[in-house]
Amino acid sequence: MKTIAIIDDDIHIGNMLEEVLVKEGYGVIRAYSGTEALMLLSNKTPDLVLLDLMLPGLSGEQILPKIKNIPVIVVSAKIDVDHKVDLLYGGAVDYVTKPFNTKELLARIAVALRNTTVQTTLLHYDAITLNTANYAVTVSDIDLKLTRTEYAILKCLMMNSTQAVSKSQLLDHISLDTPDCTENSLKIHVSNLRKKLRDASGKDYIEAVWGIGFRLKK
Amino acid sequence: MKTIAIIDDDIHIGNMLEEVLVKEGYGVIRAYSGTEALMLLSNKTPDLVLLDLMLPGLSGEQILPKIKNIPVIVVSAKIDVDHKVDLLYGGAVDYVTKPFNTKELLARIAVALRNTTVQTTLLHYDAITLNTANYAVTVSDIDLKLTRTEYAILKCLMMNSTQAVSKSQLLDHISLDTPDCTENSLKIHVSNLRKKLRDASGKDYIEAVWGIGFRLKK
DNA sequence: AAAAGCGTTAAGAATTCGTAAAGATTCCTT
DNA sequence: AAGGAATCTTTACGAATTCTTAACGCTTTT
Repeated sequence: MKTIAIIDDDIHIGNMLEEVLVKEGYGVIRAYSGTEALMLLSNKTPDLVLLDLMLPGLSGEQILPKIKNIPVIVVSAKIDVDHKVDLLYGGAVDYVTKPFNTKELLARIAVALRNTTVQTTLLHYDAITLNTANYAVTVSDIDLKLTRTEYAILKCLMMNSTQAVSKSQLLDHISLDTPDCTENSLKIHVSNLRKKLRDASGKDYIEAVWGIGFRLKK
Repeated sequence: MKTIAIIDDDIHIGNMLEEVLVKEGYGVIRAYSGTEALMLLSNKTPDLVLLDLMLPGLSGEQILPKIKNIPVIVVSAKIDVDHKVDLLYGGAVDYVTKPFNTKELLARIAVALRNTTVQTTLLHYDAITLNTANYAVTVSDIDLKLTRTEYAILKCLMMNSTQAVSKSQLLDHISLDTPDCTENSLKIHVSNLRKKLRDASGKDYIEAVWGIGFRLKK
């Protein structure tokens, strides 16, 4: 069963949302302030977050960048387009303005969840295993301790297995975590990742494709 | 570079969209009717489709289920919620109503493209195979190690197979990688590429067209 | 025959890559 | 609020690869 987090200080809207979602078959967890939301998300990992913007404590805008790897639909009364655009570029997958149509919100939730279920939870390449559910990476049964960025790079490479991944593609893919990452710092991350893989397996898994980017090699 | 297909019979909106998208750095391909759209998508595989609903020939609703593995954003003047919901459940990734705000549409396009991976496209010519996702080239099942520029030249020739490609065309095509490339250095790249192809296959694949440029030959 | 275009070789110039180390930033704990 | 740890970015430099320039012989056109 999919679980959805409702982060909204308005009790009435929250109750109404919960009722609708439960009726639709979702599990629901709730938070009523920004700080409570962060606390909730540090304990639970729902499949999707419905985020109101005007919250006591931390605002929705402040919370959004802290939510990693969970799709966030912003549900707000603010209709300013520039603001909306900022949030979409800032990581939100959708933006629904209040008052919203319930059917449409359900449809947009279904779309957002559709994209997550397509992603496989376990990726394999040679002796490398990457678990997207818990960020765990093992090489030859040895646990690897990777940073966020290294994890994102490896995941992107593994999703494209033997295909070359261009540097700009990699930068796009990890840009949510490290917005200032340049081609220059990318190669350092690759270098560090390479070293960790090599220390654990004895093999050099990452190959440079000159002028293009990187690729996993056998 | 990401390519976006605009499927809309309204010339003005289409032109406006194309201008905006090109300015944003996207490639654009277009179709003006439902039947034309299917034809276009059978040849080309863009990274995203902007789909209008009221089209001559096949309607957008009829086309949507035929589009596989490409995210579709419906752009329509229809504001009926039930209709919108149907399309979202029917595979659309988003639904934007006309008249739309350009910035918001661009943001929603960016969101839809955020999760896409590279798609493989294979070009064939005689015994040569070029994988555009991989940057890998094989001749008679022998892997070729090409430089960026050589790859770009071969790709340009293979995309135009039997046609002659002018030198200026080639220079334009590879100018992103090597901005200083002149006709003089182009012929060295062609020479090197020719040699690599010949060493692997025993055949000379590239033919000069006097005063014009180059062409693949059987 | 002269002029212009093509093909190849070789060498110096310019990029790109890999890594180390230091500075900057963020995150977490106290 | 302060300090420390982890992470990310910048800077730097040697090594590897690729690109451009220059030169010369050959081929085609005029």
